[in-house]
Order: sequence, then structure tokens, then C-alpha cells
Amino acid sequence: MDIETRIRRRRDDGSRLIRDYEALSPVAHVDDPSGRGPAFERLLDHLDPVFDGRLPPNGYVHGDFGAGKSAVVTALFAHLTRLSADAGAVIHTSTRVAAPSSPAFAYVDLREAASEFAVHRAVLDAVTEDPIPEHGVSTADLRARLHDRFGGSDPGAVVAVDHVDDPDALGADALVDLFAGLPSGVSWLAVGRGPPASTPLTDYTARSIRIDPYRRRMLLDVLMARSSAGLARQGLDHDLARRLADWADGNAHDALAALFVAADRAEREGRTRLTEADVDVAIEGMPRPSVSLARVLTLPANKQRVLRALVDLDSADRDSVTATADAIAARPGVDLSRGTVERFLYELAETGVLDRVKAPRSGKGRPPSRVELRFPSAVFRRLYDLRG
DNA sequence: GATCCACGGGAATACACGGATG
DNA sequence: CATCCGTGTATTCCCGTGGATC
Repeated sequence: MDIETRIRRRRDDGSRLIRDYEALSPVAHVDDPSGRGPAFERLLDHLDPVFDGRLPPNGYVHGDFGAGKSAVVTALFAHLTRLSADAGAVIHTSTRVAAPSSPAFAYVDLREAASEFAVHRAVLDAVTEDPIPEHGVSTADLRARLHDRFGGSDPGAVVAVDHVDDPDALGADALVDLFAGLPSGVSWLAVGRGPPASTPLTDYTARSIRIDPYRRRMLLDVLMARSSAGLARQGLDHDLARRLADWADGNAHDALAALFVAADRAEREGRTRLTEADVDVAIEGMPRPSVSLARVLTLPANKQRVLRALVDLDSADRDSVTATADAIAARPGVDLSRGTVERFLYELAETGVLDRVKAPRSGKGRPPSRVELRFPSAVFRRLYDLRG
């Protein structure tokens, strides 16, 4: 916990249950994910060559939703980046005075880098200090810069590429092409949910590393750690945590999301401790399978705006996609055309952020469908509003 | 002037149904 | 009875335009 957080918590009055939303957020990854030691070890084994200044081969990290893949990989790459910076090993300007002596590290989230251009840009941005333009320069141009940097005697870079099988991300074929176009001095570590056999990427990897789902005991630790960081003292009873952990069945995302919903409910009702009912209602209302809130919160701004309006709609306005689009487009703050909102809704359903269910037909023509959320609305609402 | 990308708009296609047709 | 057709919606698909930035 950093100093600012400590001060903020000290200042909070004792009557509030939720002290720190960020600490409860299923989207936030902590610096040192508890209980993932073995996964760290296996990743370090894979990356071992970098400690001799050499490049490891390409790899693929896989595991179920909520197993902690992103948590482990982001934490590990953050540490490695820091270490190599501290060691002065990396000097990354285009006019560098000394050549670095060991590989650089970059973490790229395909949810945020949604095009070939954006991926190239993200890699460059991570390994250089120079600002990289966002416009006015072609993708080929950026690729050329990467070749300039990593084509020759430079020790190269290891790039973690997260969420390779995200429905909104570049497709597998595009990724294969993209990786093939990278200079030989770049080694990649793809991260996805699917087993190795499910992606053509593994045709180009030397190793696959599986991250197992959280064991019950570990998930319990995660819940207790997060609630002690984010809730009032004694806010979460051990038995209730166990109940959440049992229900979540190894999925840390869902466990934390449910905890968040339960805490939100308790707080709204003025309590300073979670009750069994809070947890029951939260679990009851969790869509399963759910879509990652991190995914929802990295959607393009206007799509999030549409979703933000959607979660506040009365059910009366949600009888059909058309009606929903009308209601959303009419809201202040959403200045998209009705047609665009409607298209967004279809697209969001297509990629699994929303669900389309048959609605009772109302008169003539093709029967309409209705959209339902695949994520807990309370969590999205809070986190979205928190970000202003 | 170049580049990327989000929007808007609308054409094309799919679907459901009832009635007409063979 | 099986099929086709017309009508009214729903859904998908595609592409030109323009803003923002370099």
C-alpha cells in the first residue's frame, strides 16, 4: 500500500464500508499476485536466457479466465522492466550513447492496441523514450523503426502480447503475419485462454506455459487480502469469503466482481460489514459466464458511453434492440446517431459483451431481440464513474 | 499532404408470418 | 400438403467522409 493510500484511508471516517474501490476492483492487478509463485517460476524459467543477455524463444502462456494470467505477466514484466532500468542496462533513445547489454521488455495488451498500427506503436513506445506519433505515420513506417532498432546487434526485446484470443482483438492470422514481420531481435510471449492446440501461434513457439486456476485456498487469500485493503476492518467475514471462493470456482475475476457487488450493496444500505444476504444477492446477480470487466473498460470510449447509458435504462426501454437504441441515443451525454448506437449494440452482442435473447414478438415482422449484460452492472457503473 | 480510425448511412440479406398457389 | 411470395422487421455488411495529428 502506498503512502497516499494510507493517508486517504486514515482520513476516511469509520462509518464507511468501502475504503478503496481500486483495491477491490477485479480490473486492478496487484504488484505481487499472491499464490501465483509456481507460475512466476515457470515464466522465469522460460525467460532465463535474458539473464545472460540473450533472447528467449517465442512462447505461449495459457489458462482459464480468471486464473491470473494477466496479473502474473503484467507484474513480472513490470519488475523486469524496472530491474533492467535500474541496472542501467537499457538506454532507449534513438540517439542512444551506449548500447544496452540485455534485452528490453514490453507488455502489450491487445485490448488497448486494437490494430496492427497500434501494436507496433505500443511496442515502440515501451522500448524507447522518444514519443511515438499516433497519426500521420504509416504502419510500415513504424515497422521500419523496429527493424532499425532490433535488426542488428541490439540485444533485442521480449514482448508480452496479452489477450491474443480476445474477440475484439486482431485475429490469429493477422497476429501470425504481424509477428512474422517483426525483426529477429524481437521475441514474443503470447497470452491467451485457449489451449496451445487452439491457436496457430503455437506453430511458432518453443514452449507453452499453463497457468492453473486458483486453488480454493489461494482464492480465499486473494479475497481476504483485497478486502483488508479495500474495506473497513472486519468488513468481510471469513465464512462469507469462503462462500465467494467456493462459488467462483477458481476464477479470481468473478470472485472479486461478486465481492465488489456485495460490498456495493452493503454500503448502499448503510452497513459497515457484509451480510450473508449481500453475498447471496451478489452471486445471484452475477452473469455466468461473464465477460471480463477489464475488457468492458477498455472498449472504445463511445461504446463504453453507450453501455453506461444502457445500465441505467428502465427495463421498459429494453424490450428490443431498436427501443434500447432509441432510449440510449436520446440520453444526454450520448451524442451518437440512433443508427450508430444500434450498430454498437449489435457489435457488442456479437463479441460477447452483451447477450441477445429472443424477445416476445410484438406484432408483425421478424421478432425483435433484447440485450442483456454479460457483466455485473454495479461494478461497471462504479468503475466507469470513478474514471470520470 | 499523409495517416489512422471512428461514425454515419444505407444497401443487402435474413427471418417470421400469413396467404396464395400448384 | 409443400412451396412460393409479399410485407414488415431485424440484422449484417460495407464504404465514404471527416476529425485529429504529425
